[in-house]
Amino acid sequence: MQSQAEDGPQAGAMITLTDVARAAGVGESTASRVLRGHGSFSTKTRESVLTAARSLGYVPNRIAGTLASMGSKLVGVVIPSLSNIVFPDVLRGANTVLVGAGFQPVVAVTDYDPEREESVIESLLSWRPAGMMVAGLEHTERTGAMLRNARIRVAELLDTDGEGIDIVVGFSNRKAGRVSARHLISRGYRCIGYVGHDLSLDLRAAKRFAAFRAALGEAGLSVIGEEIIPAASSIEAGRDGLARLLERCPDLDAVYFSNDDMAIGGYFHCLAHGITIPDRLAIFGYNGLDVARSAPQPLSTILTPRVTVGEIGARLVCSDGPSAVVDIGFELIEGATT
Amino acid sequence: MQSQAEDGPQAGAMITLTDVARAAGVGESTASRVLRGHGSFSTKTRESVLTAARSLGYVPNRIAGTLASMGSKLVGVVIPSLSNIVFPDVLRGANTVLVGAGFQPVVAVTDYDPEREESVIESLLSWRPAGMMVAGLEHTERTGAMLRNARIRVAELLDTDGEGIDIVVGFSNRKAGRVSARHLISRGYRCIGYVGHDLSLDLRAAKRFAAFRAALGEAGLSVIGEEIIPAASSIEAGRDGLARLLERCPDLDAVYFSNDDMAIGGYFHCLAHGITIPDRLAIFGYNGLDVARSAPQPLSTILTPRVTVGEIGARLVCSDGPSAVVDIGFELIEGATT
DNA sequence: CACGAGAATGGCAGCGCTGCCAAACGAAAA
DNA sequence: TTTTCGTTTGGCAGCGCTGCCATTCTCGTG
Repeated sequence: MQSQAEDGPQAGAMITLTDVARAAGVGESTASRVLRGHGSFSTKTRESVLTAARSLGYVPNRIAGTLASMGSKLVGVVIPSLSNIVFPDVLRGANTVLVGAGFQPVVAVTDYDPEREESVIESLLSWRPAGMMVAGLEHTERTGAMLRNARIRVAELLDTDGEGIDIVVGFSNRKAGRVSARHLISRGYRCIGYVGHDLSLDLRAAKRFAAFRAALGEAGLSVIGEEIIPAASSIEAGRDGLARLLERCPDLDAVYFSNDDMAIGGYFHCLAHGITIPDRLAIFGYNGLDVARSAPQPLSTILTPRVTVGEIGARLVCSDGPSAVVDIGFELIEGATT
Repeated sequence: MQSQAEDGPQAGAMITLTDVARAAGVGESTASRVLRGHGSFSTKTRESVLTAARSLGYVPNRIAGTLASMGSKLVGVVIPSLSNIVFPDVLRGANTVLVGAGFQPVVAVTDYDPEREESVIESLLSWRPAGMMVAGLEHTERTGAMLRNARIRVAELLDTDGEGIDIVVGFSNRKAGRVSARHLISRGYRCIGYVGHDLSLDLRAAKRFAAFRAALGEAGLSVIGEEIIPAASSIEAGRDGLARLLERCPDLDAVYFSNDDMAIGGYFHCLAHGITIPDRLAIFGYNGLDVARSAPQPLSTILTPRVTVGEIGARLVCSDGPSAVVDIGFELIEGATT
């Protein structure tokens, strides 16, 4: 059709807007308007630009576009880990909303390390994102300063126990710990233990445990034995942890786990060793993972609305409303293990 | 210290390289060189630039940098889903290597939809990434064309059964299916069933099942019953699927599942209904998830090196070597369920 | 048929940074 | 002291696109 003096598709340098405009016989700004559906142009112009773009295999350069318009469509998403399904869940919720609003998530992983979070956020910020979503409220001083000075929307997720920068979406981990303790108490358990993973890094798990312990205290009880695995949470860690704890404290009648991965590990230990649940031992977790809900005996746990947190966080990051704290709560699931 | 006529940190417009250069009393190119550690400059210059940058709270603008240098440090990562831990695992491997090499992953999710993959890749390409990592070898024609014409490294992951564009890193799903079948046969099972999820979208699972079936055929056997859940794989789906299949085919002595999620569901069904494993029924999965390995009876399954696939894929995408197909194989795990 | 309002369009100056090149600077060699 | 050569440095032209503004084109109106 258009026999321009092109040297074939995909030869030479990358096709630019200028190429498309020339091929369509219009100015660049016109081509730009058509391609973005912005401003006004005639149907005829529209067709010729679109045709030219298609036949040249034009791929717009958003780097240039972003620089020129001074507003990127990127949103940074900072999560501690990809190993625990919890964070991909949040990411999934965020992704759905962000993509729907024309944004592109850029993820970064901190491995639960505040220093790493700092450097990762610094590097993300250099892409001049339109917004930033971060897990948790605790950051280094410099991270907080960078986030505050970036003049973009910042959403902090999964925790409401503390001061936020702009938008906070989540639930109270302290309340979760307290509710868990009260549940065990109300079920009549008195010899309660704890199996957890490395809490120095997972601050939210630490908050839960602290509140759990406090709530036991209010009832005149205490954690009679605890086993902390100095590593990330995992099913295996939960299994080993419970095994070790039971050796030390054979009288336990209930165990609170730092999360469902750990709890499922504990559950597996019991299955493997013929420990009757919940009669001989009760198990309580946190997160409400699929595996916990589908187990032969559904795990008693706290269901955290992770996907929703991602969704709401993303929605607010894309909005231009005022700063806000959104506590969307959690749900206690009375399974068959307590 | 430097009492420039700045109007305070973070006032007015964003701090640019020009601001830093002026504050440090050097030219922009010098400031640029110092900040990137590129080229040569005196120690004295270095100090003053760094000090100025720090005290002004300068955040480099990579958008501009990328445009100017015509080479981005972004790598697109396209995965079908975030719900199945398999893909976050791949992403994790890729992330580690990419970040280590100074790249920033930009993830996009296709929901197993080729059309969506096409649009998602188109949009990713407009960020002019340095490379692209995609799950699977099957794409729409246009997707293939875009990828081929982008003149960037492209890695296709998790499958080696087919033609790749540039770099292919994974293992043979067909071989996995075949090996699984032979394993069951060698263990003496003869009444073999299948429980799977929606295969029209998950092409790799479809390849495994096809090969599995073919291998049974070579041994004069066949799948005597199959149950396909018209949805994504999940523990619950596996549970329900096995329940339904056993109702229809009570004589089954072994079941091949489309993956470990499904298989764990099946395992839970057996536990809940007192079906003895593996005597009454054998179970075989695919992936080698943590939950499968830590179960009271470790699941017999195929361990896929997902993290490694991400790592090697990322390494090759960052390299400038020739196109290559890297089959890193898989491992058959003889668990306690066969 | 002329006139004005609005639609359609093109030109061009940046966005903030990097890469290239020439200039300035030193220190060592002659 | 002068010449030479490597080290530092600054100037400036873009990268590809968008936003602004001036211009041209179209009609409906008087």
